Amino acid sequence: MTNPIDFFSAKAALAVSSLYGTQVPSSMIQVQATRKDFEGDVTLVTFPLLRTSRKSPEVTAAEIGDWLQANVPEVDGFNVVKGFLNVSLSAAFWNGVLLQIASDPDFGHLPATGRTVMVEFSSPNTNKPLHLGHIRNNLLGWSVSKLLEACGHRVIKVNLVNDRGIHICKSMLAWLRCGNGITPEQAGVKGDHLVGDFYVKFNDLLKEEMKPLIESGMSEEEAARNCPIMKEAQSMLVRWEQGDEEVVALWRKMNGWVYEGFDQTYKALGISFDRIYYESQTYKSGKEIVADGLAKGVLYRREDGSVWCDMRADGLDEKLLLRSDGTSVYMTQDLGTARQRYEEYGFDEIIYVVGNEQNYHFQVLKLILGKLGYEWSDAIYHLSYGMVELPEGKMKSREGTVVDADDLIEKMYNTARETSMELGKLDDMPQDEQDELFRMLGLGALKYFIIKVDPRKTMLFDPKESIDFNGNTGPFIQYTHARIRSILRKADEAGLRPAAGDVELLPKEISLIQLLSSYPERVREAGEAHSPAIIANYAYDLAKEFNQFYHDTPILKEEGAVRDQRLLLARAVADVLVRATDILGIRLPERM
RNA sequence: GGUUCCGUAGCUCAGUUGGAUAGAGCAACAGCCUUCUAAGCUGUGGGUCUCGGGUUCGAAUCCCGACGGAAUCACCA
Repeated sequence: MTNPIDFFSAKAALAVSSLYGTQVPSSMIQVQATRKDFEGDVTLVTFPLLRTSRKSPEVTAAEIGDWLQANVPEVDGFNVVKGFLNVSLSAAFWNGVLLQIASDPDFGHLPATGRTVMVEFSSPNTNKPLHLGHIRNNLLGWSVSKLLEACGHRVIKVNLVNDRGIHICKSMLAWLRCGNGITPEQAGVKGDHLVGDFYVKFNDLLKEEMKPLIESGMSEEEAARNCPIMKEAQSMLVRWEQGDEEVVALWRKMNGWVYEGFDQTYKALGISFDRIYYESQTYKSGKEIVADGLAKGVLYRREDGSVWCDMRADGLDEKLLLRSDGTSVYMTQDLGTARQRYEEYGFDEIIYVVGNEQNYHFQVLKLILGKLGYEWSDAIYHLSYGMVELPEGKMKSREGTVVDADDLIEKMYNTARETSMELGKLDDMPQDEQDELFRMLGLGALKYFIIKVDPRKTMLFDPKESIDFNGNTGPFIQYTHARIRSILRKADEAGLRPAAGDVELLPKEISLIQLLSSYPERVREAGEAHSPAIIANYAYDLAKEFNQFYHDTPILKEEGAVRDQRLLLARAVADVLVRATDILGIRLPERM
């Protein structure tokens, strides 16, 4: 694969060694795409070479330029601005690059590495429906998985469902008290929403019971702890852990409702998993690891029987790993599941897609595993993403500001439909195809909006302003693709075929080819940075560049080899857009 | 208080290994549809890259220090 940057770097290195008689380290050959406001395609920065050339930046640049022009047939010309050598490459060269891109069925898919990467994401609680925060998590987890596949790794997507604990008991209890046996079908709502409603109901009941206690002088905390309903929830958890048939049956039933609801949401988002773990099956694990750590002297036991890890030497605090009653905590379980997963899959990397509120947790997890002698603790990577905030701050369920995932998806669908109806381009499209399209567009807008932002940063979502469909958006990219497909359809009907030719190229065509050629490198970068945002921004840049080209350059009205070449270019752009957006989980329509 | 992360246009965001005059979108204003889809294209205005030092040919980018914001430091998960 001829990458223009690599190609030029190699030639520049040749020029330097032949002009100045010494090999220079590759880090000194600094090559980049030429900035828009200058003439040329690729640029060599000469400053690092001055020590070797022992001449001024301008003279060095001119000498190298002369040498390249004389010795490299692909070099058409050059100019020197300050210490920057701007070189134009020949049309023949760019035609060749385009041909390579267009005829590579795996373009942008990096060679297999043989590495196995596990990605854990989603990991919901079963007492509430999914909200906007989960959407960011799910989209990130999915797109990072796709990204790493494109980087040549074997990827295993896993979900760890938090299906046990006091929270689910609260929903169960409220359902028993005021549910009258209602099911999701009877209520006409998704199962996860129904269970979530009873979780809210529990808190209402709790508040009522707390009122008299607080009035009698108890602190809020005390009151909450001493409410009959809270005690009942706690005893329910104990009965669950003892395997009480009645409680377990109810737990099964209500979690089943939740899973049906989650499955719908996952399906709507277009995501899936290779393996689902349940905390109910893993929460006791990790105890052997703790015992092992005690034996090795890495952990220690206090008088009350609780087990701790002292990390003060590492700048952290002490961490509890077993309660005084011998039960495990979150961390214990995560130690256990990590080891179980390593034994099952032997991953080279494990990526936890979890919010940045848990930075400390993963720092500790990695450190403890390292102390315990598991050399694969280095394989742990916490993909720590920022919260989604509203204009007034964090989403709060108590204030009812939580943006529900299903509602949002539905809203995006509606906006897509309204926009399409106003434009009225789809009158001849069958109803079911329209429906499919609106879903594609609404989701495209939502996904792009979320993924284009650097994962680490907290991002803002304003529910009052719906997500845009114009400008730097998913639908913009989808629209660009639809237009290209439309041209290609028309060409096909006319019996025309995209084909490479030996033709002159417009500056815009060269910059498009150059942008296309940089795609594999962007995939590699994005993979290393664990950042699908890089791919999202690339897709936008490419679409933007094509739209500018397309606006004032005729394709079908052109003739002969130039037309066929432009068709090839257009098709290559469409193909790369499909590849890039596939990583983001965004689908592109044939028309819109 | 300790640790981690963030601070770029009115708003939302790009700008990763230091490179030329810091870019998009939205919002505002002015244009472009008898011509391959106007969900598009073009133009105008908008910046002390939070502030102050340092490193060097060169800093939004690296280092130090302030200031501002977020998260976290539980026998919760």
